[in-house]
Amino acid sequence: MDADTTKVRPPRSFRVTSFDVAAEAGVSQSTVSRALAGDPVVSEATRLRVAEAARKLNYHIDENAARLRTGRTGTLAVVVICRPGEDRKDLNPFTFALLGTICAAASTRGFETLVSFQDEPASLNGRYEEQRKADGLIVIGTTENGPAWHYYRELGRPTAGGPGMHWVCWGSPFDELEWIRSDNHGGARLAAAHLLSGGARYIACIASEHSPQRQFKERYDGYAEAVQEAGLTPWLIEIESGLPREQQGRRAIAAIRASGKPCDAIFAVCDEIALGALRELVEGGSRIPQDIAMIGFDGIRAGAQSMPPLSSVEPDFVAAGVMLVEKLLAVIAGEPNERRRVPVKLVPRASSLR
Amino acid sequence: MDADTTKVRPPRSFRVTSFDVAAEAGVSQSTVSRALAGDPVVSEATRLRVAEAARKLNYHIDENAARLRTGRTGTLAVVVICRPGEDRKDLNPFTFALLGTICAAASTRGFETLVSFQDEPASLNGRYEEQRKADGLIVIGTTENGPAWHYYRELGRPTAGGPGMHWVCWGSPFDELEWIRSDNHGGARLAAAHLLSGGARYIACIASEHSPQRQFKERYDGYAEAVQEAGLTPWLIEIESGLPREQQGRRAIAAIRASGKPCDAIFAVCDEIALGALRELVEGGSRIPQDIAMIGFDGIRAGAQSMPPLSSVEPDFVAAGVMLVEKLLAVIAGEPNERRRVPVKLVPRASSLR
DNA sequence: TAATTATTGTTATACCTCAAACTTAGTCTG
DNA sequence: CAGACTAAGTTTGAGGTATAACAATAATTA
Repeated sequence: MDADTTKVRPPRSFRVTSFDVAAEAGVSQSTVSRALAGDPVVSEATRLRVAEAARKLNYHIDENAARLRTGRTGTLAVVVICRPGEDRKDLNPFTFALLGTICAAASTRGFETLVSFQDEPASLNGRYEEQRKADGLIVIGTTENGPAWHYYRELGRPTAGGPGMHWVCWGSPFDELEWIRSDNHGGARLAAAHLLSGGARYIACIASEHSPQRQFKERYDGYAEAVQEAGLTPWLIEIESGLPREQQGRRAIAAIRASGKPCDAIFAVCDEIALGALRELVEGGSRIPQDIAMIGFDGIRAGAQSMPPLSSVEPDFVAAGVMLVEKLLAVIAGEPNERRRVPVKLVPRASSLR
Repeated sequence: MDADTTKVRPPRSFRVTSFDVAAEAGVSQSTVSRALAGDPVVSEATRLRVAEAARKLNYHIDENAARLRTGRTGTLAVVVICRPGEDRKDLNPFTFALLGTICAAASTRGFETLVSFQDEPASLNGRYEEQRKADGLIVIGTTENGPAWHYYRELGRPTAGGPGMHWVCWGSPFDELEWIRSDNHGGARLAAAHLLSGGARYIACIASEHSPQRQFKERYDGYAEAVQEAGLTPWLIEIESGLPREQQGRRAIAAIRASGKPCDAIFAVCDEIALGALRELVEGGSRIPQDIAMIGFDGIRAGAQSMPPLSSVEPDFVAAGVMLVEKLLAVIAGEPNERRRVPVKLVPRASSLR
């Protein structure tokens, strides 16, 4: 009964510790630690005895003690960069979808995910790695918040207190960072080819060559390439910056109308812009897709629910989450990881099928 | 130069610790801890000297050590309950919006947020509080995953290793839990009154009296009350369980048509159902709102982007996040907190304005 | 059989902080 | 001026784990 092995912990605390398990199993605390960690140095018999004792006492490891000891947190932080002042509920659904798959991927790899939203660069100053709250950072969200991105670029550099923070990002405005993006070029080619195969000859592209959102430029380039290969001329409708996406779509339609040029199809480089454009067109009496075929990019859920449902180029969200997590873990481990492009697929819906 | 105060830390580690700051500031480590924590027992002069030393050395507290010492984590965990097998990117946008405001509210109160998605009850077994990863739990997401909710109900009970886990939830299927919900009754009355004031006489309500989603029942009751007060008869279209929301909306329209009864307005107790119904109606040639006025509930972003834009009863998402966090902190502190109902507002859009 | 090597544990300590208990010096009161 | 109190620090000791270094036993080899 009286299993007095070595060094008995004073009975001050109410919490079940590895010492209690050790006493119960008749081994030392260190053996308990090793047994539960799966160290091959402990025999199978001992491991079983320890596991049984732990179960019986309802023992759970104290993560904080383990973290203090090892310096590893088993946690990844996801930072969602928002437009300044933007309501947290109004984020692009694409971002939320990505957040969901990142959490799932991290969980699969045994990591927790700490989530925070940020518009002011300073609000995270020295929070995560310097305080040892996370092993690394995944940055996603709008690329239009310049100051926030500059802040993170600086974080990549080594700091006084130790190595620089480890982090990766989605669709960064800076090429030198560790980023992952959709296969924008290929996806845009798919979209353009789809519209062409539907018989369209005058295809406008609502995009931007100058936005910090570099993915838009990549998509425009893919579109332009496909259109030129078909012997047609690319037609860029530049996005007006600073407006909500929906408004950007509406304004683009106004620009197309004002141009007086014929238009029988539109590729918008982002679904939310496409939805704004779609509504403007429908309200103006255009028939979709008979008069104008439309396709967007991003595969957000609302696209499938619009009237008519919006065709889109949809990135593999699950792959995106996995790739971000794997790249971050590679960066932390100092290993190479060259995967940068998330595969996309064409999702044709009523807005482009004639 | 040689600031040998007391008990010098062996120079093994590369990390800047409070001992280093103490040496730099010429005080003891314990004074550093107190100064940085704002303990009024340290003089203003000392506090400034310590702050300066910390800044100079780029010192950041090691949260893990603090956690181990205090037992507090400064972290709240948000668990999003999903339908089994549901893709993490396909969650109800309402849930994502709520997640966003919870994170923001927690951050304001100085807490980090750990986010995880869950469909299998067992997947979180003993994870958060027993391992000391979070001080408490906020459970949100679908109420249709029965097993997951049962699991959490059990967690409320005290456990062998200590007190039970602290947690609160959004829209629970069990009345005895610490829940927060929208003002469903009041909001539904607003919706019904709005349709009535538009001249509607035959108002159907797509809802459920039996779903584990109790909010639906509350909304139906509010609607029924308002309709009866106007001298009319409530008309319930029961939601078919097990289908995606969009389909549920479409099937409800089919049911209305099959009934052969006149219908000039519809209140759907959830926006995603309303959007499905709306599309079914439009595709069937109905003019909205001229033939049938429509309104939903939840205020999701896609509603504003539909054709025509969907009227809705929108809960105050920001308030919801704040209330959940505050209630959880109250539960942890053992204090009373009676606030349960999130205020809602009517957002009339084209789908109901004639 | 003696020497060597696996095998399986154990002891001791570091990780870094917070906070109770204690010290010292200065101030006030009756 | 003794006694009591305040202000401002300091000493000390957990908090629970992982792991380097050491020890003991069993198995293998020369």
